[in-house]
Parts: sequence; structure tokens; C-alpha cells
Amino acid sequence: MFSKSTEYALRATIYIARQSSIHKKVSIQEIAEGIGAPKHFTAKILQQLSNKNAQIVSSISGPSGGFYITEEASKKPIYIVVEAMGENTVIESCVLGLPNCNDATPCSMHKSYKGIKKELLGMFKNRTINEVANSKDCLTPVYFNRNK
Amino acid sequence: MFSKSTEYALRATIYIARQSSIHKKVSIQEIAEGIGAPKHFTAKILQQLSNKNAQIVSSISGPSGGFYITEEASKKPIYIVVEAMGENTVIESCVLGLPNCNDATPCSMHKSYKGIKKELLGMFKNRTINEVANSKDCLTPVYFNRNK
DNA sequence: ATTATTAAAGATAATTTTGTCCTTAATTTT
DNA sequence: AAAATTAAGGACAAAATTATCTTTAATAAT
Ligand code: FES
Ligand code: FES
Repeated sequence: MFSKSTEYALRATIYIARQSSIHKKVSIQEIAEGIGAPKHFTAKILQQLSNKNAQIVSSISGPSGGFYITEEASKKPIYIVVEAMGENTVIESCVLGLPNCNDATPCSMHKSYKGIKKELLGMFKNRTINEVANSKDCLTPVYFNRNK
Repeated sequence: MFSKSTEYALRATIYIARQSSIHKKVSIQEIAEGIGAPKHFTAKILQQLSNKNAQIVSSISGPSGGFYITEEASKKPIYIVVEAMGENTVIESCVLGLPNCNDATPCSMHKSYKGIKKELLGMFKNRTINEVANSKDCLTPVYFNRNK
């Protein structure tokens, strides 16, 4: 559904929200291993998630530095992660790839897709980062690095 | 959601199902223009859709040749198009990109996604090519080449 | 048979995505 | 102040996707 980048971004955000706080930061190394993603690629993605526009995760350089997420940010919907990666279109656009997916210019899948699209959007817009990260639905410790 | 290839494949299949019959075939040229896709790239995709494994669309070379779809094929679900392009995983796999999206090994999005996934799959597995192509929901003639 | 038309097939190129590496800057510890 | 640790940033490389071009094969019309 999403690109690798966005998948890693979601996993990294959830990982950070689970493992860290302002007092206990996590390193790129740890995050990359925890989510099963290449280290340097993960670093790039974390930059996107922490830059001025996104401000989803926070970071501090130097020893005992690393990444963490503020209470404030963790209350935001996971949608912002997808948005920061520029992939919100994946959820919002036409199944057939036509421009303007809306009731005024429907494609022949639109009527079937409309409801699903709404639910998909809802899933990302209504659930907060914190809620997803600490959901009781799955708390296996080795969660993100299941063997592929 | 899908790759360009799969989007083109879906549009092309729907286009052919609308415009053609065994008596009135359509050329690559016409299809490509009709769906707003690059001609030679469309040709490649049509090859995939017509090869021995897929057999979704049929073709005949030579003058007055072109593509068409059999009654039999048009009764199959549009899912087979997505499958022929090797992108059924898009619908079937984990939102976070983890392996084995199922109730036994859920990720923290799984519970929310489960129902949506089922509907998405249903949309592709329950609707036939013919049904989608000739749906009353959208019969605008210039449908596939809306200006982008 | 020859010519024209159309898809099939293969080679190549451009672009985007994914992944790696190396240097710099920031910050803490010693 | 110096050394160590960590993220930031930029350059580069590999792989995958998308797109184009050229030649070949099939078929029909002349
Ligand atoms: S216009 Fe195609 S899904 Fe909405
Ligand atoms: S396991 Fe992640 S959506 Fe099913």
C-alpha cells in the first residue's frame, strides 16, 4: 500500500513512541534494528519526521542523545506521519489513478471505493500515535523485527 | 495505492471491456490514448494481461486486429487484473509492511485495518470486469482521458 | 505474392526509489 | 580543553519502475 519509506516512517514513529520519553531517548541504531530497516535509510526518514515542517519526532545530538517524541506530538493522529512522507494521496486518490477522486468526477470504481476510502482515512485521522503505539492489540516485544 | 502499471492495467482492461467485442477490436494506439497512458508502456502491460498465464484480454495481429475481451473473461473479477500485475499483495498485506498480516501475528494497526482490508478485497473479488466497465455510475465518454 | 497494418518481443534509456558512505555539527563526558 | 558519542547533511550507488525505440512476427487486403 505504502512505499518502503512510509512503512519505515510509521514503524519508526510507533517504535519511538513506545520505547522512548524525554528521559530515555533511542538511537538511530536501535530504531533501525527494532523496526528492521537499513540504518542510514532510517536516519534519512527520521530527518524528515523531525524537520521544522513535520516536527513529529524530536532529537538531540551527542552522547545520551537520540530520538524521542513529545506528549504533544504523540497525541496527534498517525495521519501526520503519512502526510509528512507525502503519501497521503495514496489514501485519498482514485483507485484507477485518475485525478480528482470525488463524487463530481467519479470513475467506475468510485462508488464502491468511496466508503472504504472514508474508513481508511478515518483509521489514520482518528487514531493517535500514542494510541496506536501502546495499543493492547499487540505488545510483543520483538514486534517490529519479526523474521522476514 | 497501486503502481502506475497496475493503474494502467485496470484502466486498459475496463476500456477494452467497454469499447470492444470479438467483432470490434481496439488498437494499442486507441487504448493508450483512451486511458491516458504512454503507448509503448501500454503495449507491455497488454502483453502481461494477454499472456498464457493471465488470459484476461485477447489479441489478434494484422490489419483490423487489436484487443478484445471474451465474454468468459469479462465475467471474472477485476481482482485478476491486480493479480496478473503481481500487486494483490498491496491489498492483502500489512499496512506497516510487516510480513504475515493475519490475526495470529497482528501489528498495532491490524485490528483497525482488518475490516477495511476485507472490504477492499471484496471490492476487487466480487465485482466483475464487465460489471465495472459498464457500470451506470460513470459512462462519460471521455472518462479515461480527463485532463490531468 | 506483395504490401500494409497490427501486436509481440527485445534492447535501451530516463526517472524514481531505496540504500550506503563519509564528513560535519552538536553535545556530553572526561 | 580534549575526547567520545550522537544526529545532520551531502554525495554517491544500486535497484526498481516507468518510458521509449527498433526489429520481428502475424495477419489481412490488394
Ligand atoms: S474517482 Fe476513482 S475511486 Fe474515486
Ligand atoms: S499485520 Fe499489520 S495490518 Fe495486519
